[in-house]
Amino acid sequence: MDMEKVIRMAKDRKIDVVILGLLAHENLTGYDIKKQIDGAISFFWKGSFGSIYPALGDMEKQGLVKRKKADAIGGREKIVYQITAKGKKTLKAWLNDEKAANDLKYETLLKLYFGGTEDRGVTVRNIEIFEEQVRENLGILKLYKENLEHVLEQEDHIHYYLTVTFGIETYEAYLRWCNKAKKILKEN
Amino acid sequence: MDMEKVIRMAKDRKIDVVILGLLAHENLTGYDIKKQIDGAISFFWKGSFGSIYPALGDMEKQGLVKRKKADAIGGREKIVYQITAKGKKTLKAWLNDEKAANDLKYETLLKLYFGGTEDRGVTVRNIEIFEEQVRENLGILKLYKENLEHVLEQEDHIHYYLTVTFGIETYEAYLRWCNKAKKILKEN
DNA sequence: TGCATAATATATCAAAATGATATATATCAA
DNA sequence: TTGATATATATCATTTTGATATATTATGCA
Repeated sequence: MDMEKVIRMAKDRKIDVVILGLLAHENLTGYDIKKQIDGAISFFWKGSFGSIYPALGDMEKQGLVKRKKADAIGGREKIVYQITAKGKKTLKAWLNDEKAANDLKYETLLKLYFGGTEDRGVTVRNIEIFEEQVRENLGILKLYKENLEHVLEQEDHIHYYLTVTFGIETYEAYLRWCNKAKKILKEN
Repeated sequence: MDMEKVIRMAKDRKIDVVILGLLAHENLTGYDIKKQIDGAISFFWKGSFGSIYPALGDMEKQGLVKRKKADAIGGREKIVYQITAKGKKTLKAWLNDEKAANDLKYETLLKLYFGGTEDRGVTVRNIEIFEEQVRENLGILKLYKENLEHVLEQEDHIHYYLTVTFGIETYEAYLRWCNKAKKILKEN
């Protein structure tokens, strides 16, 4: 025990599985990965360049991803990554692991909870701001849903479709609550 | 510009306002603050000792909080913090700031989105695990709501009550989605 | 009465994530 | 041709997490 090097535990870095999940579908650069995260995924996950690039470097060393040969002729640097067999195994293990952390941080609710010291109008305003954000996002999700319903017969799209309906269902619940909350605050 | 020291910008540390919000109501130790965060607040915010204690130290230096004189006779160390006038001003400024970041990270949805490579049963199982968590939390929130309805006439409780109804509304939406999603996955 | 276990209480650390910034090239419209 | 925007990688300070260390006090139970 004392003379042996301690085997490094598997990182509990969530960005790794996000990257692996995306690369399982197609080869991507770090920049592409960021764009994907900021797209359809952004409704239930976030990720920044500051986590993506270091993760790609580490994962390459660990053999979870590898660089595709650059096919740009003399052009500027552009590193396209590809998932390896080991990477696929890691992704599979995560999907089959029953642990799943759903971490929700609603600054809006924090302001509501602590809003007792302020004027009632401040609280109502904060709810209205939230309502605007939700309405905007709901519109986008409904467009996604419409487009998806045309291609739903094709196997792969169901998983994407279900994350969209999750968003719609919860955002509509938010809006119902906003109305009730505003009413209670104004009446009381 | 070049000879002047740049004034340090206000920290964008969210734990600060959580602490101030709690201290605005009563004096607390770092440990008390953690207990409060793990209670009613836990449905929409998280916070660990590793952020609370350093924040309390910094905030004391900034004059946002101060130590109450220890009233324990010779006993063990126990630092009770109290909000200052400057702290109240900072809290007020935050409550009146329209910016509010609602950062949601659903690992469950991530697994759903990337679950296309796995067996359909794995995806259904992941939804069922989520469902169990939601059902449990919903039970707690409904108890909170019941208790609150008896004391709602008193001014202060409305803000707390509204965060509870927010939780109930969204958790019920989650459960409705779970049923739909499982149905679609089994039919298809 | 003694003893183990749980709760109280503060503090620190490595690892992870954020948000900003730096650097550089490529594209495109006015 | 020039200014703005998009593509692309990389790094940094700050914040947060989750774990661990260290003590003391309270409680159950045998």
